Amino acid sequence: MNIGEISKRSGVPAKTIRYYEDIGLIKPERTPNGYRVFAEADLHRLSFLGRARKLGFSIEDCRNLIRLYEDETRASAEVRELAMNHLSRIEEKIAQLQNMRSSLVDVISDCAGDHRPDCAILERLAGPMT
Amino acid sequence: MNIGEISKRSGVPAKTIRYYEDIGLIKPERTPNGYRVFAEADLHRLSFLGRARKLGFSIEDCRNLIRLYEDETRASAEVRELAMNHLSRIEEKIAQLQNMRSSLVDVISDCAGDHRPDCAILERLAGPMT
DNA sequence: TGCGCTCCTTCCAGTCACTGGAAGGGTTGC
DNA sequence: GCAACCCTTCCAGTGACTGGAAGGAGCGCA
Repeated sequence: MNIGEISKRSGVPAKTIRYYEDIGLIKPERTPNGYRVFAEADLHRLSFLGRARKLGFSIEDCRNLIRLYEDETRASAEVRELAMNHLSRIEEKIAQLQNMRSSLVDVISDCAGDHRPDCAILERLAGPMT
Repeated sequence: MNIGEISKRSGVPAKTIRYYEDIGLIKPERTPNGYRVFAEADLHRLSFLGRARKLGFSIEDCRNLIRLYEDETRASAEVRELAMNHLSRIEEKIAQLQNMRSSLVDVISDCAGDHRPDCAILERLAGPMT
């Protein structure tokens, strides 16, 4: 199967697949004319990658996840720890964004939002923050 | 005041200030020896930028906010709209992250996390997602 | 006057995970 | 024989910095 087909079947864009080859995440064969040839195992791998990326795992995490997936002697604790670390990073981000959100809501609620130039948002940005 | 001092007083790193000059957000004077010289107005501007960035506004947003701030004839509605757009982008991000979070929590809860190799996390990544 | 210390300058490269586009060659079907 | 579509590589850009190298400027002290 060549790149167009595996892209369709895995849902991973061809550009991204080439990039993944570049950084060593997949290693397709080549035909004599230089086209990449993918096996079923590559499809499986790409789908795995796609799902991990959708869960927000970094490329480095994905590399480790694949390594663990292919290591028959792995301890599930190691996978779990990786996932837990990722989870806490996500929770941190959520908390940051929620802080931003509440400051924003706060600031916006003070602004009339009409044709006049007085604007509490700009004043809050200009002056000291609460 | 030179870059070290304004950096300390505004809380914006010197590197970042140089970058802001590069992209035209501030335009300090220069002494004959090439050192940047900042006025009180620059300090004000940098503090404004720092606060806007802390609220997650993009550089492009910041550019617009400053333009509006300095435009005496602005309508506060325009500022409000900019802020509201930013707010909805943030809320979208929060929602995305919360989706990730719940999928992750879900996946993690199925994994024993012990010395054995069976791992529900890897299985979920390998197989079809729920 | 020389020395060390800190501050300043510019420029280049790297981050992260792609994505867009150009230029060119291969394959397929009519 | 040619159009339509697939594939290739390579380069550049994204956002907002950040790190580091190489070198000049200023200042206090012996």
